[in-house]
Amino acid sequence: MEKEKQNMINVAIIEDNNTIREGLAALINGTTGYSCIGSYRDCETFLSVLTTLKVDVVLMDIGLPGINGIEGVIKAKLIKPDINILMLTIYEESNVVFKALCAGACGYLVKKTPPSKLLEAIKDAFDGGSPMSSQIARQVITVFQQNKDMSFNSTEHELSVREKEVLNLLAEGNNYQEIADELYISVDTVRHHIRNIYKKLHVHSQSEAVAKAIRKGII
Amino acid sequence: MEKEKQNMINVAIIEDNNTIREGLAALINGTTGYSCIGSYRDCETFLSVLTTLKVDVVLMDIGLPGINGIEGVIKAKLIKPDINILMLTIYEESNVVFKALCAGACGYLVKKTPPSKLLEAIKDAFDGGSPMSSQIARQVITVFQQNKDMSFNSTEHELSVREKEVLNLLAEGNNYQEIADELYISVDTVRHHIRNIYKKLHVHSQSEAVAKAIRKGII
DNA sequence: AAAAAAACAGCATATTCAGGCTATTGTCAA
DNA sequence: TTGACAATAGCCTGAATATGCTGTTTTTTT
Repeated sequence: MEKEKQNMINVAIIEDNNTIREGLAALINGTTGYSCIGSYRDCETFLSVLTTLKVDVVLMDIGLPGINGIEGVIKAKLIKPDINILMLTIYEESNVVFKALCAGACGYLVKKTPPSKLLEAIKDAFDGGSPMSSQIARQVITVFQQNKDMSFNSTEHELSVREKEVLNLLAEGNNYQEIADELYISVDTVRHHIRNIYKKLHVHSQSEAVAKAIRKGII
Repeated sequence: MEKEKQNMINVAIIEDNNTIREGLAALINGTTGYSCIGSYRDCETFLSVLTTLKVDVVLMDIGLPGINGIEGVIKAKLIKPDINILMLTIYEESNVVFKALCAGACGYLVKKTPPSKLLEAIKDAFDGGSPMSSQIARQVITVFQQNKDMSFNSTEHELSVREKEVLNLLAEGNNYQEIADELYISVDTVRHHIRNIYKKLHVHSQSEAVAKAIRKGII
């Protein structure tokens, strides 16, 4: 373990296999511009020191004893929401990939990734990228394509801030009166906003409005 | 233009700039294992011959005269749904990226991509991958993370087929009577299903039910 | 300073909904 | 063959919604 350094990418490793962990640490410390400031054999230890850790990128194994990698991501994100975590695994199993990405991981690497690519991926993550193999990217894209229904083709994202607030409260199950109370406005104003939402989205009921808004990513 | 070849990746190019188009064609034809079987300066020409084209991967410029690249993807996908299309652009503009991916493109490259990476990306696409820079991947992942709300964690997909039908019709803006007519059942039965949906999803309004169902991926 | 857009407010009314209760089929597993 | 469950159907009532119209105040843009 070393102190964090300026002008370097500070990396932490969580990996239970000693050989792999030490190999990664050696690779990172042996490369100019990279510094391994911590390596842990389980999530518990890592999470307990995370608050005081000045880390840029975390390499996290998925198959860990105790708290597994995916739970680890969730907990780490709660402590430091902007942390960049790259998942390390042996297999590119789609279900696990999605879980990890939904949990908040920013990238996904297989362990057989060659050292040069690994270092590149760490830098990518540090620079705000999401390094992953194109195979994994395709899986993500596929789900992506299925989920969004032409969101970006529609030119009508033009709900005002207030209208979105109203729509969100509606989607949460509030009625007009409850929305009015929440926003400190009258029921009639809520009615007014909903009328405008209907016009803009070309719908005629709450359900249709909520469905369209969610599918378009408006709320 | 050449004939399609066995044991080769057959590539088509749609790009209006002569220099770039010819450069790409030369690169592809000059590389073992790759063959450029068509290059077009606009989508119209490409689309008119697509049915008879034996093509593995298409490189499509986004900024084209006439039918632009994104519309081109949509039309091409209608003709050949399984076609692999890589978008080519100058800038990684997030809005355009999403439009292209939603339209059905499988990858996204910037024009300044070095030849070796470009050839690698074509092979990736051919092998079922989605080549893209890690910067673009991050943008996709971000939307992905925002959209799914723990879809993969929820175990409660327990709506019956009929209930899902009702919920879908609700999300499309139908009222009880219209749903009844659509499903050839009485309004009271629709009411009954909706009651059960509310119970199962722990909600108390159409909007809340629709919102929850969509976010959980039930409908 | 004038025009445009967004947010606010009100009222009236026909339609629709939520949730209370009951009851008949058909199917599948215990 | 009893029990559990899904799907069907019915009725009632107070509450909520959709949509028609007319306004004012604030903020932003021109």
